[in-house]
Amino acid sequence: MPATIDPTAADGSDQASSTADRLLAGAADLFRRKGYAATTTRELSALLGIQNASLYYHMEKKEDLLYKLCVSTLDDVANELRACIAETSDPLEQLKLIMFRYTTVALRDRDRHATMLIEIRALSDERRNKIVELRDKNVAVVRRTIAAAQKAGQLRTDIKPKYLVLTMFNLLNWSIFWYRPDGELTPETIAGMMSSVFLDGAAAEAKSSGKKSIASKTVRP
Amino acid sequence: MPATIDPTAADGSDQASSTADRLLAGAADLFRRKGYAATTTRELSALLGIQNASLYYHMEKKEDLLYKLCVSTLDDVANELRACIAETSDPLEQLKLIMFRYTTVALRDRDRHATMLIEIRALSDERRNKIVELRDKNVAVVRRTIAAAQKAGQLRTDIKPKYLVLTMFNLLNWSIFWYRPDGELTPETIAGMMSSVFLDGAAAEAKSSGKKSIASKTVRP
DNA sequence: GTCTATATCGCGATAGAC
DNA sequence: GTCTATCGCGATATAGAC
Repeated sequence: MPATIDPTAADGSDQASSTADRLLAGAADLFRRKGYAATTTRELSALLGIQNASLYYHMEKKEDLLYKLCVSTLDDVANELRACIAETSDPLEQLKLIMFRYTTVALRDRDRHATMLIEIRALSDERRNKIVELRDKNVAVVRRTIAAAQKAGQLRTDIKPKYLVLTMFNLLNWSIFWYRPDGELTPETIAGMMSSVFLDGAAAEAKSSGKKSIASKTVRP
Repeated sequence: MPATIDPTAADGSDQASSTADRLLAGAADLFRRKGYAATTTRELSALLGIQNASLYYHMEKKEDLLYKLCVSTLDDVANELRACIAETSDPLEQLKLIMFRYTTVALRDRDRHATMLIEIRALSDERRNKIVELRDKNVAVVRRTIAAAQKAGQLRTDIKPKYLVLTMFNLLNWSIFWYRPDGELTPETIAGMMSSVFLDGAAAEAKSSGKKSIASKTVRP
């Protein structure tokens, strides 16, 4: 682990990222590892290799960093969802895309996603409400896709979309907290596994069942 | 919400719980709602209706509370798992019991379980290692049950037990963070839903499949 | 845009009476 | 076992030079 955040852009280009960008990336890193409240602005400035006071040129207060991280993360998810739905008109295919891309994106960017998921409580009432609203909008998009897939006879209908969407996010979100980039599971493998279990379940195939071949064909787009 | 913790025992008896017990319950409550680092000992003493200094008769430091909470929670889980496995010799039935009881117990006691799950990082290295060890032991028990169910032809074998157990806990654990006791879903309903999706999946039944009737019979023991 | 220096506050924890 | 009183530190944030 480097003592300071590498100023080189993550996309491999040699263009150095701005201090503002490095600040957000460093904050996400520390907030995920130590938690928002336990992370000090001193640690953050040390990670960036600047003085503590210099942080306050880029922000008004520590909470601003958390808020910005949450907003940008949820915006990214919203865009990802839009792209998935635009890609095909088949609801089940949309849902498979959503599960795959949401998982891989969230695992690749786990600092921001993990922080957004559990540090919402640290925000002021007003800001927290805004974030919850953004999050709920994203969930609603997936819920509607699930409802459409039910109507098309592609998903079981004994569980309401409202609850099926919770089940799906259970499966995807907790991965963000145990995933390790240096572990043996890649984001793609995890995404495929969760999608497969969500659609087909973990029980052994009944002899004459054609279910698995129907549901699992394109879990990995 | 009461301003102070009710000194009456939770089991309905009129026996007042000890200050030590109320301290742990209050700590779990605040730690889940605000996070460990963001919870002050002053808030805690106010919740109990005693002076801040009085806390230190019952503990050496704040971290002791977190550690005790984690240990007791994981011990409870270990006992629950043992009971589930003792109840039947059929691996799939054991697994269904485990999913049902783990979920209902964790949701009923979400203060302690949620705290244990995400505040482990706040512990000292030594204590954190101990907690992780306890947690891993519990996971290993479930992993072995899953392996046995695979051997018995009851669970799909294309995913290793090591990973199937992660999938199962994904499904169960994230519920702890969105469950609300005053919501419309009961712990039992959530447990049943998660068990059903874990075993059978969310995809619509293929016409001739007998899978669901095999796997779902006793999801709610 | 970053620096040195510092204000101000609230935190965890302790001392010692009762 | 709980109290009053307080210590000492480290936290966020600010002032003003460069």
